[in-house]
Amino acid sequence: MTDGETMTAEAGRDFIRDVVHDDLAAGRHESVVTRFPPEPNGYLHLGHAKSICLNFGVAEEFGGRCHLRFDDTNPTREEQEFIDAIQQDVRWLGFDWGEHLHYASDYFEQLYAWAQYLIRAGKAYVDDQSQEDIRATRGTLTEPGTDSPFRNRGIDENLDLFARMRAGEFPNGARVLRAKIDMTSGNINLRDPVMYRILHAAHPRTGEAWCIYPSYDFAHGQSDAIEKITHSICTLEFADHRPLYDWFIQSLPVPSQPKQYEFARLNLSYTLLSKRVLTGLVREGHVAGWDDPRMPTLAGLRRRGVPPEALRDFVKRIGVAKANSLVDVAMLDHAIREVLNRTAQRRMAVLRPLKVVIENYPEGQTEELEAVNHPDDPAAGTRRIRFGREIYIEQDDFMENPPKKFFRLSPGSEVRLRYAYFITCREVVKNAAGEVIELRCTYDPATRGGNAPDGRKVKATIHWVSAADAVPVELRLYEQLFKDPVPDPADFAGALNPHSMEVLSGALVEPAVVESNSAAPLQFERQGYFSRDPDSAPGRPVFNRTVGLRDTWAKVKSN
RNA sequence: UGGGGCGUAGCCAAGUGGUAAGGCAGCGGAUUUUGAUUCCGCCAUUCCCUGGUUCGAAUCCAGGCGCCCCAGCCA
Repeated sequence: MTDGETMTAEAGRDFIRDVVHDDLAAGRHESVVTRFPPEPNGYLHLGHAKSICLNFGVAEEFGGRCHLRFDDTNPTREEQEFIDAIQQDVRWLGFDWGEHLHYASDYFEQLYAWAQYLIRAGKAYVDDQSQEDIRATRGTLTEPGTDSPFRNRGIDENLDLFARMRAGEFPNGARVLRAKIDMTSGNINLRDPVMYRILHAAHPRTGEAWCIYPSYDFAHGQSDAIEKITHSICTLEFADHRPLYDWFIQSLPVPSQPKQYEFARLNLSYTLLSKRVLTGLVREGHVAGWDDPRMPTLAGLRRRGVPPEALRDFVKRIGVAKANSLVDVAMLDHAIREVLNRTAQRRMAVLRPLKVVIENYPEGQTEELEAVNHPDDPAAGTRRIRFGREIYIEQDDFMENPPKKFFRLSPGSEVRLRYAYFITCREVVKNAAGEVIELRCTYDPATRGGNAPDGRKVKATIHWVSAADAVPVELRLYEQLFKDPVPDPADFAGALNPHSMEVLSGALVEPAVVESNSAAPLQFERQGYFSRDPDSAPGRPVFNRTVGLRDTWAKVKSN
């Protein structure tokens, strides 16, 4: 997006873009610079997708740039695996940070110097109180806090103590560096917030170089300033931190003056987008890993076959605002289905095979029929599929005693086998238990390709697979992980409560057969959109279902 | 009388003094070699409530009500 008109047209889609547009128009910034700042303590999920699309999207639309910055200020929870996975997921989503891959840990030395600057300015002090005492003197939501007895310690003593903290003289928790602001503030973040704490822990990037680490509040805004971020976009719960963010920026000789803006985080029905909970699911083995297809992580969605384009479209659809909201998963499904419907090639598959013998089709004979790969896209080409005397159809496509509106196969009825012939059910074969195990049918040779020369119509077209050529596969129909529309994270305090989850380990439907095991994503007609699971063995392909077709004929069954 | 944020349809969400966009879901109907897709139509006399200002209010003012976030040496 380079010309001003387009830029103006794009602007105004949400309040963040309005702000950026106005700032640029008023000349407050030459260009916009945003950042996506994940802490590498887990995998990215749908909530992050919203933030990524916002930050990178705004930069793209207004001709600016967006940095990827790891907020790695707490070594006790961060891992290299997450740093790698996050980069992979952001790229997969379709965004590029170019040269701007940064880490808050890159700025540790500068942050330390700025902490000393605040001490010299009389705006920070080392507090010897225990964690409990600090909590006790912070006050409550309705009562002011009280000053620490160490609050008015001399500058030299503070400088010395802070240097010794860095030198490793004290154990974890012995002392902290605090900003000297206002213990009576109505905003708890301003009651002398902790700037540095002692943490004798190895950091994935700085190793053992440090044993004191800056808090989020002391690191984030200054990192933004160092990177010349113009618009620091975060979620609503940080709104209370903005006065502190501004306080540091104004109190320090930082190279730029970033501003923070907040938007509401994403909530999705039947889905928990909480890193803490997702981490628990992985750690406690309720799922196979961060990329389990049931996980709302980008890695899980990718493995399920969700195209990144669908996620970007989803984010565009839900908008950006400040009201707490709960987006219906139907919205996500719609976005996915839309892309898949447009792009996925079609193949026929049978989940619960019912054998059909076409009695008047010569034994031993086969023929090839032509099938289109995509009904609306001729460029997708065609393929040859083999037809023979024995085929499989879906068990659900036959009913011995059909209700009123059932159009598919039943005794005496005629249907079209897609791309093949009209067939009529002549006989139902049952086993000793009375279950239908085979259908004897006849076909009309004149209807090759699916059209009757005499113009007679048929009310349904069903799919089928040649028994001789069927490729056995596993079609995994994953259900949603949570059965409650709004799962309560409280159920996951400590140990996870399995009663809040559908304990579906990937319901396997066997023996499923398809006409081909081509690469995914594919739409298996009548069965939904499936994608080839990257983990599946060559001999027995596994397909994960992404989004089901709307089960419209289910109504017929229940009525 | 702690601070901050937010209330527009079942769910998202535009709108910022001129008479309620759009999408999802739902419901009708047409087309259909996927009961899919596609296509057409319907779906807020009213914007949390109550007053006020105004020719005119979802938008401005006053007062209520409701929901969310904050008392980590997490981010």
